[in-house]
Amino acid sequence: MVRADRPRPRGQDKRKDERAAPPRRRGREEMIDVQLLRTEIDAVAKRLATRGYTLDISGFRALEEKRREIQTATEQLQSQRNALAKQVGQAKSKKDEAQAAALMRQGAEFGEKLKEMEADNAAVQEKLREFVSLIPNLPHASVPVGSRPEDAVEQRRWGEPRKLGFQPRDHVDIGAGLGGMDFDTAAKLAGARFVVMKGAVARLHRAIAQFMLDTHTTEHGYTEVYTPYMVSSACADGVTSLAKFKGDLFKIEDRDLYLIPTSEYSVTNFVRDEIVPLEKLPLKFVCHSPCFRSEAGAAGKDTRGMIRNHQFDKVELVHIVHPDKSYEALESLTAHAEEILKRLELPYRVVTLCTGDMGFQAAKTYDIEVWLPGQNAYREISSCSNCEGFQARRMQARFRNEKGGPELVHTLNGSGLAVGRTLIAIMENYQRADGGIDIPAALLPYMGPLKVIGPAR
RNA sequence: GGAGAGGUGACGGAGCGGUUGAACGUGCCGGUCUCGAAAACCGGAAUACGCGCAAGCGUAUCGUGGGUUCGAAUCCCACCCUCUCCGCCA
Repeated sequence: MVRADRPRPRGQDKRKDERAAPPRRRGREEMIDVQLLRTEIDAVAKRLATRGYTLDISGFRALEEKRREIQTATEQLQSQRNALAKQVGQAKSKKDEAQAAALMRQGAEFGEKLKEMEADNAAVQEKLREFVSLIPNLPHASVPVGSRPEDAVEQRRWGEPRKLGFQPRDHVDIGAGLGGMDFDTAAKLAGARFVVMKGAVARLHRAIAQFMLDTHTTEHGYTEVYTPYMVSSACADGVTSLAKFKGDLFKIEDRDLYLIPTSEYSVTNFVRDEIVPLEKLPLKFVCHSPCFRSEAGAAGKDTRGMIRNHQFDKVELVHIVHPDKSYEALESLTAHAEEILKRLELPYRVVTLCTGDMGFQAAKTYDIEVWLPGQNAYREISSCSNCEGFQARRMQARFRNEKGGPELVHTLNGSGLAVGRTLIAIMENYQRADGGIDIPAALLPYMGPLKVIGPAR
């Protein structure tokens, strides 16, 4: 995937050795950068409009003008104060107490006024920061423009839905028949949208995660990581807008902690406030974790079974890469996720999400959809996104570039894959007429003696 | 949970409340020397933001947030984190 216009490295712009090239413009289209808003707000607004976001241009301009005013004035005053304080020091070191006293009296007059201005300044800066932090990422030029999920563009299909020769059941019926999935007990424990798995089904669930981890670590070059299942608000705001999405998260009472809705939240933040040495890139992590989502806006949607639960397991892939390499990385990350489905021999298709359907932080997203006979449809099982420098800017995640200057990394993440949905896909695609399920060949090494999971009697 | 110690730049480690963005060392980059290298010597090098066409100037940053002061890495308060000891516990 080649970018229409490549992002220009930022951060080393003040270097003296910059050739006689025309005055550099800041980073082009890679992220919501205040600089970009200042210099090219109309173009930015236009791009954001394609994803259904209306940028308040005049609001920004007003805020920005106010900021400029207050910041300049404040810094001037600070500068005066500093100069005066320095003079006091000089006078004192010369033992000129009278002079020092006079200067100190002068300085005392700054006190209140400066304090006020600094407060005003902080307030404006915060307002501006908040404004900017609510703006979603700019879509990449290759992303199809559209507003509805159906505007996604199919890239490819793999595999043929197998002919079962009988009316397929969905995973809920199959699971109940096997005595391996128990939604009633789950409801007793925690309410709706949870599951209890038992016996061979629970084992199959575990096997799936193991298989994915093994494949990604030994064949795709990922480092396995285990992380906290809760992160601070700062980390949550690093990967997305916490202000916008906190309703989708479970918060720990009385603590500044949120249950992770995906380990993207914990893993991507490994590099927050870091400057990664160039030679360490790319970083590729794989993390198996539970994911917790409140599904606040999903009332009535996918209520049956474990398609959309408050808690599910996922094997997540995260790349931290050089900006020049992030679109290559997106292809490879997506291919790694696809490889799992191929080995499990589950039919799927890959679509490019349209501008209006992408997540807040994504510049480009491929969804992988697996075939579910019980629903007679392709359903999302993985979502692979390049966030470019968007999260990196929020996290202050940088690397030291070829010129020795710090520059934002690009971050990517994708499910490789959602474990619960993979289980569903296996159950529905490998179901037998007798109500049992065959175990995919790739998983046999993880299932002990089992080759089939048979119906309970 | 109780008692104590501590958080300074890539790292180690100084820092009487006053030209300290921060000594010194290591590492790093450039140079001298060398056939090369090592050693030695000389020099350079933080990050973010603002103003400026630019040269440059300014502001902020010594765990975080407040406070005292003309002036805070240095003093006070709160919080966070790390380490040691004790207790408790999967």
